[in-house]
Formats: sequence, C-alpha cells, structure tokens
Amino acid sequence: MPENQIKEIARKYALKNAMDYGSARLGAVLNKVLSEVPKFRENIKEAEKIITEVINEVNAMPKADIEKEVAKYTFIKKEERIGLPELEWVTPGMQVNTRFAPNPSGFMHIGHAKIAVLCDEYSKKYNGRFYLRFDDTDPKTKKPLPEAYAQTAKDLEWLGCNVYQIIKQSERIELYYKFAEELIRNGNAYVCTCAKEEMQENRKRGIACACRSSSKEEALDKWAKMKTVYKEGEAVLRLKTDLAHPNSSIRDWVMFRIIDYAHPVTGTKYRVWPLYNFASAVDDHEMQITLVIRGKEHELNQMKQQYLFDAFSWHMPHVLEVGALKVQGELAHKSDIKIAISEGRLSGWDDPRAPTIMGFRTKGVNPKAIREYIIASGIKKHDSYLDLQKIAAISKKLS
RNA sequence: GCUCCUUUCGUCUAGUCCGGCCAAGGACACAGGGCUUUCAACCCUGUAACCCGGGUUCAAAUCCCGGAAGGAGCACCA
Repeated sequence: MPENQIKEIARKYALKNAMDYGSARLGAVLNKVLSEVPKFRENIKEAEKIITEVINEVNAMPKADIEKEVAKYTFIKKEERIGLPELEWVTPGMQVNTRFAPNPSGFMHIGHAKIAVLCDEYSKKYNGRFYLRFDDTDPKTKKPLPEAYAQTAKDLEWLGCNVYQIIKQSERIELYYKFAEELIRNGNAYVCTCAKEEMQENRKRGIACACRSSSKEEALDKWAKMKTVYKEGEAVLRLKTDLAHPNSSIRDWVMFRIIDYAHPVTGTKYRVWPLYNFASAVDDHEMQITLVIRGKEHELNQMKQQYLFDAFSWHMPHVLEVGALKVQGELAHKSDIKIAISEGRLSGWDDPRAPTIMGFRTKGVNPKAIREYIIASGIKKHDSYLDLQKIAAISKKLS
C-alpha cells in the first residue's frame, strides 16, 4: 500500500479536522481519506494505523501552525441543489407536459396553488406544455361555479403560471363517448343495470352480475338507452377490471353515470357524465401529459386508471404524489370560507383574511414569493402548514 | 377493521435511491452584539434536529428487521 500517499491525504484532513473541532479524530479523517481514494478500503487496518500516527502528530502541533498549514490546501464543498429536483426518468431533450385540473366548484386556494406552481415549474424546466383543465363532469354534487372558470385562469396568471391551453371537460363529452363505445366493442366495458345496493354487495364479495356477461350488442344497446330512457341511478357503464382485486372499490369501477341536472357550460345537452377517473385518463392521454402531480388522496385512483390505460394500451404518465399545503386556523377549508362569507365574517372570496389566491392578492402578497416558497418546499409526501412569515421574508429578499 | 404512505433544528427543508468531504448544510423564527436619535431594515455571532429499539459494517441520517406516532384511501365526488 502506498503509505506516503495515505499520509499526505490524511494530513490534509487531520489538519482541517483539528482546526474545526480542536483536535482531529480517527473516524472523521478515515472517512474522508476513504472517500477520496476508495482503493485504500482494501486494507483498512493498515490505513488506520498510518492515519493514527498522522493524527497524533497533528494534535501535538500548536494551533497557529495548524492554521498556517491548512491554508495551503483547498477543500471542495458539496453544492446545494437549487429549485426542484431533476426527474430521473427524463431523457435529454424530452419535453414534460403537465396539467392543473381543478374542479370549478370553487375558487383557488393556496393548496391548489402548490400543485399548479409545481406543475408549471416542471413544464418550464423541461420545455413542455402546462394545461389548465377544468374537471367539471359532475353538475350536481360538484356544481360548477360559472365565475370560477375565468377566475382560476386569472389566479394562475397572477401566480406566474404559463398556461398553454384551457380545456373544459364538459365540452369534450362526445370524445369520452367515443372511447366508451370503443371499450364496449372490445369487451372491456358493460352497462350494469343492477340496483346500487346490489352492485355494492356483489362488488364487495367479488361476484360478477348478469350484466357483466351480456353481449357487446346488448351492452351497446343499453349504452344508447342510458342517454335516453334509463333514469338517474338505473344504469352505469362499468370497466371490467379484476373482481378479485384486494380493494373492492377497484373491482369493475364505474366510468359513466346518469345525472339529470343542468350544467352551466352545456345545459341539458348531456345526461350521461363520465366520472373523474375516466375523463382524467382519456384527457391525460389525449393531451400527452407526461407528468401528473397530485395530492396523495388520489393514490387509489391511479390504480383504477391503470386498468383503463391497459385496456387502451396507452402509457400511463409519471405520477408525483405530494403532501398538502395546509392552512392553520378556522379558515382552513373551502367550506369554512364559504360559511364565513355567508355569515358576513368575510367580505368575500377575495377578503384579505381568506387563504384564497384572490385573498392573497388583495392582501398585497407578492406572487413571486408564493411561487418561490412553494418551490423551496419541494415535493415532500407529508403535509405541511403555510408559513406567511416566511413568504414575507422571501418577498423582502426579492424586492 | 383493511390497504397504502410519511417521519431530519421551534418551522420549512438539503442530504437517503447508490453507506464514507455529515462531529448533519440552508432558510425562517428565536437570543445576543454591531449600526441607527428611536423603531424598522441591514450586518455579525449564537442556541437548536437524524421518531424509538435492535442488526449488518472498519464506517449508518442513509441498508435490513421490529415498534411508535402522524397522514391518506376504502363512492354512481374530484
């Protein structure tokens, strides 16, 4: 073993270690020597012996001499990453397309902003497109707010997001029908006319109902009837998945159902509406989305959608699950804000006390600071709470 | 109940994949000092963390096993 070489490197780090902490320590110096010259690992005992000698020499030196000698060496310091981490699956020159897909039943709050900014930032980083897509396929329980469409676009612009195109799922129903019919014709889907309770029971026990084995012609006929004669709740279109799947909600999940309720965008033109997992999967494919960033509440949906992507032989986009950016206090949730407004405790969605994007705007918060705050917080999977003090500090630094 | 996920200073995080420049870095907050007529701002300094217990190894924040705590999901919502 090249004893002199070890001695030389060990001396460098022993001096540094002694200067930083008063005296040099074997473990620390050995680590650094081994990381610089990995081949010394072959004979660690020998290396330890040599390094111990060096350390004893160095520790006996007067402080001034150590400082003088340390100055002769240069030490590299690890560089810290700036911004979002690289996506390991991205190949050189690859574009990353993302989308922000809110339900327009309310206005954007800081939790939405996190997802939107991260998506926008990644699409910018990899020269891709960033879409704003309104997932408005339930006119009843998630009744769209007509003003929310334009306001969300405004909010995104204020946040510095570069929207490539705005899409409303309610305007793409024909497209979803086309793909639904393809699934029926390929034998991957069937119309189920069982009562809801019966269906839930069958699903729970992993049993196929009679509808599942009906012919394609019969299924297509029932599909046509969904749009005309069947009433709400009488028929749904289900995807054939795996009736033995450990999670019963994944077994033959529902893709379309009947909702007789006027939609603010399309009125009463459609009554058969796709569910989130169907419309979202179709659009992600159609829009060539390569990266989906979403909250962890969607974990199960990814599994459901996988069956759909497989049925069409499509590639599933990469998914990044992130924890929620939460707000502390009484106005943490959208419903809280709604109540506060109705009770007059807030003047509206743009009240400076509301944790909505509109609220931050009237409050005079710097959107660049919100953006930087979100990016600095990164893509952790656990929840965190909004820190306005830190946003103010970033804002100060920026101005 | 079942399934999945997460855990690093007070807070938000870097580092974890692939053990060794980590006696763990940064930011915010906090404390002290400087500057200023005062406050703010600014500059300097400081306090402070690998959830717990085992194991592997010359070496563990990093790998393995066990436990704890927290979160999410189990829809004809998204």
